[in-house]
This record gives sequence, structure tokens and C-alpha cells, in this order.
Amino acid sequence: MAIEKTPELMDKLVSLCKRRGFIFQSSEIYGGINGFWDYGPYGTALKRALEKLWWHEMVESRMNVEGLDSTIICHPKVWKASGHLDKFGDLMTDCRDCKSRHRVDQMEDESVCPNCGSKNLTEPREFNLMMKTYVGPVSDEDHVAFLRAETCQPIFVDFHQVRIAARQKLPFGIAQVGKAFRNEINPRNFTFRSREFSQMEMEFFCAGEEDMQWYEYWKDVRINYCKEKLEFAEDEIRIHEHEQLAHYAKAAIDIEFKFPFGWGELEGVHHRGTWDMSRHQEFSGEKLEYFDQDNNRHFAPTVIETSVGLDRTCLAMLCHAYDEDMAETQKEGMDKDVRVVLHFPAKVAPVQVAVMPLSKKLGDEAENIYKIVRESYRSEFDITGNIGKRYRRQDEIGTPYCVTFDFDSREDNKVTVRHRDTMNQDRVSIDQLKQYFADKI
RNA sequence: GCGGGUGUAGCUCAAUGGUAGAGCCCCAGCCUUCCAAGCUGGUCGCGCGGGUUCGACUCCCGUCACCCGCUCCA
Repeated sequence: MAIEKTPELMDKLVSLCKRRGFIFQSSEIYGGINGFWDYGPYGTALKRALEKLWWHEMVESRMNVEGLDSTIICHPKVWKASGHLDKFGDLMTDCRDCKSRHRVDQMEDESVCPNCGSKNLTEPREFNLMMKTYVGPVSDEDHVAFLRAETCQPIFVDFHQVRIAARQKLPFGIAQVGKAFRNEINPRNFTFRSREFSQMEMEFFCAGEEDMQWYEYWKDVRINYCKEKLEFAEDEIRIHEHEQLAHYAKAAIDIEFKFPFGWGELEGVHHRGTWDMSRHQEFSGEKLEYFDQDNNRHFAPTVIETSVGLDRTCLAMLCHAYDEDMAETQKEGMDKDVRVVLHFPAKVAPVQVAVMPLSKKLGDEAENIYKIVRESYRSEFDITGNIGKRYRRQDEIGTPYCVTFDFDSREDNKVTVRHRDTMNQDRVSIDQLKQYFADKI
């Protein structure tokens, strides 16, 4: 990497994301809305590629993980059982003097700050991270529902249905990708903390005595995924072992990424014990135990969870990929120019191959190549401006390969493949092009 | 949510209480046959809402958004 990942890099990245259509503010023409972000053409391609990679690794390439796509709105009792509603239903007040925050129901005197004794307090406010809505045409308290705050709860709720339909025995997992919503107090750091975001979660159900074995297994799988599939460097990620565990957890790690604004959680591997399943059993009155035929016993499954923030993965990938180097230029009065490059792994790059004619006169022939390439890869055709400019455009969106059809191509049926990272070029026969990329992508 | 800062074109930034400018980008044409070249032309803007004023991008109030610090993060 030619540049350091300083906090100022975020500004450049946010600007690049907007300019080139990766990510920009939601509802921008109305002034934007805090904590919500839209993905443009390249951002969508990146996000879908990352999702697809995860789904393939976690579901499609395994016999013991099944897919689920549940609703965003569930029965309100789901969130009662999960603890989300009670945990964040408190009235809170802030002290304007010492900046501390307190639960009103725990204060001796509701008008005095327990920390510094000041009476300069904000009005008590309800503090619930769950997004509230109403189901049906009547907006009253009897019709309140919530947007899910995490995608895993419906997995627990649907456990038996999935297990029976898929004829799975323990141990096995259920995976889901989807939106989750949290009324974050303070969305910050671009898309890192948003109010609407995508999660990729897998809940692995096993017998209590095998729990740590599976916990260690998934921990290794997920860490290796970050290193090998996402190609994050050793010094870009670290493992954070939880010392203070959540009420439900027996063991937990976070995989953190070194963002320009500091270390931030990308993914968690959490041992959730039998807490969720027991709670849903208690609140629903339905038996959620598993019957182990081999040992003729009933038990509540223990859950090992892997939970990834998809938007955070996108952001981490952008931070990881961003680089600038000095390149030669033909601009008058300058002999060097800054080249912005996104070093995406080829399999997740929004555009994997860009096809372009050296001259507009070669447009038709080049377009025919493009039509072949796009059958197999995310591709783009560009005919505007000179060839150098088009290479730089592709560098900036992280396209690993550019294919150029030139005047010689008509004679020798070969095209130039230009590499993003090295700017080197290969001469490749058109009929071998598919195989050439199959080897590289 | 608290404190501070910032909002002018897609981006980076000017200017002015009296019709808003540049560079880059983008588009078209010419030229150019492998790394943002050159020439010509073109598109696009004062975050939003009030107020003061003959007149507000400029001054005042509010609001929204973004950035920094604190706080929060089951």
C-alpha cells in the first residue's frame, strides 16, 4: 500500500463513494436522513458480490447449513422474549453539566444528577433501539409491531420448521441475510453505524456437550474467511475476546477491522448457549427442544452464532482496497499524477472486466468481445475518452482487468489484457479469453 | 442526546447586501492508435424554511445533514 490509512482517508473515501456511485446519502434531495445510506450501481454490485460469497461459503458449500428468508416484522412477543423490548424501554436523562446519562427509574431524585449534583438535566426521553410501527390500519398501542433489530431471532423462532422441512439432525445451522433496524442514538462514521443495515447471520444448533468444539470450529472458519476470501491483511484485522459477556453468552469473540477512524467490529462469533431457545419456548409455550433419537433424549439446542455486518464488510473492503500511487501523465506542465486505485479481490470487484476499443473506429468489434465476456463476469464497456483515461476510471472503481481491442486485433485475433495492480499488459487470443479469466477470477 | 465546526456545480474550492466564477469530472465534436494529452463547444449549483431589506448565497432565527470530541453501542 502506498498510502497510510489515516482518519482523513474517510473523507476521500466518502467523496469517492458518492462521485463514483458506490454509496451516498439516502433521500439527498430532501437534505438526507441521518443514519440511512443508499448503494449506487457499483456499491450494489460490491454488496451483492460480498453477500453471494458469504452465502456460498456458509450455505451452498455445506450440507449442514440451511437457508432462511424471514420477515422483517415479526410477532411483537419475539422481541419480548429476546429481551430487546425491556432492555431499551427505559426513560433516560442527560446531565448537561457533567455529560453523564442516567436511567430515570434508578435516580433517587429525578431532578438531580447523581453524578455531579447538577439540576441542569435534559427532559427524560424514551430510549428504545427498536423501530416501532403499526400493523393494520389502526395506529394504536394494540397494533404496535417492531422492525427486527437482528436477523437471528426469526431463525430461533423458525427452528423446528426449518429442521423438519430440511430433514436435518443436530448439529446443523440456519443462515439468513437481511435487513435489520436499530434506532441508534448517534449514527457515525459513514455506514459503520447506520439505522438500517444488512446482516448475514448463521445460527448453528448443537448438543450442549459439543458446544466449545463447534465454537472453536466456527471461530476458525470465520477468521480464515476474512483472511483468505476477503484478503484482509494480518495487520488489518484483530480478534477481540469478550471479557464481559452478554447475559446470554458463554463465550464470544469479535473480528475487528482497522478502519481509518479506529478498530471496529466486523463480525461476531458468539456462544449463545440455550438462552434464546429457552426464552422462545417460555414465551410461546411451544416445545422447542430437540429429540435426539440416537440417545433417546430431549434437550434445548445450544447455539453458536456467526453474525456479520454486510454494510460494514463493504466499508471495510473499500477501506482495505483504497490506495493512491503516482503515475506518469501526459498532462501539460506535469510529469506525475495521482492514480486512485481500489485493490478489490477480483471475485468481489463491482466490475471484473472492462472492455474497450483502442479507438472509436473499433467500437463494434470491441462490443462483440464485451458481449462474450459479460456472460461470465460483471463487465462494462467504455468507449469515451482516450484509453489512458478509461484505464484510470476503471482503476478508481477497482476493475482488476481491462480488455482492449486494437487495430492489430483485427489481424491476429488477440486483445490486450491490462492489469489494475501492476498496469502490466498481456496479449491474449480472443478464443482463449474466457479461460484466461477463469484462471484468474 | 450534549459541546464545537461545516454546508456554494458530480468533486475541490472562490467571490459579492445588487444577474454566482474557476479547475477537475461528465457529455458532444475534432484530433489521438495503450495509461487522466490537446483544441472547440455544452450540461449542472447557493442544504431546507422563515425573518430583516427596495433587493439576501451574503445579515438574523429555526431546521436538516455531515465532520470532530463526549455519550451510547443488549
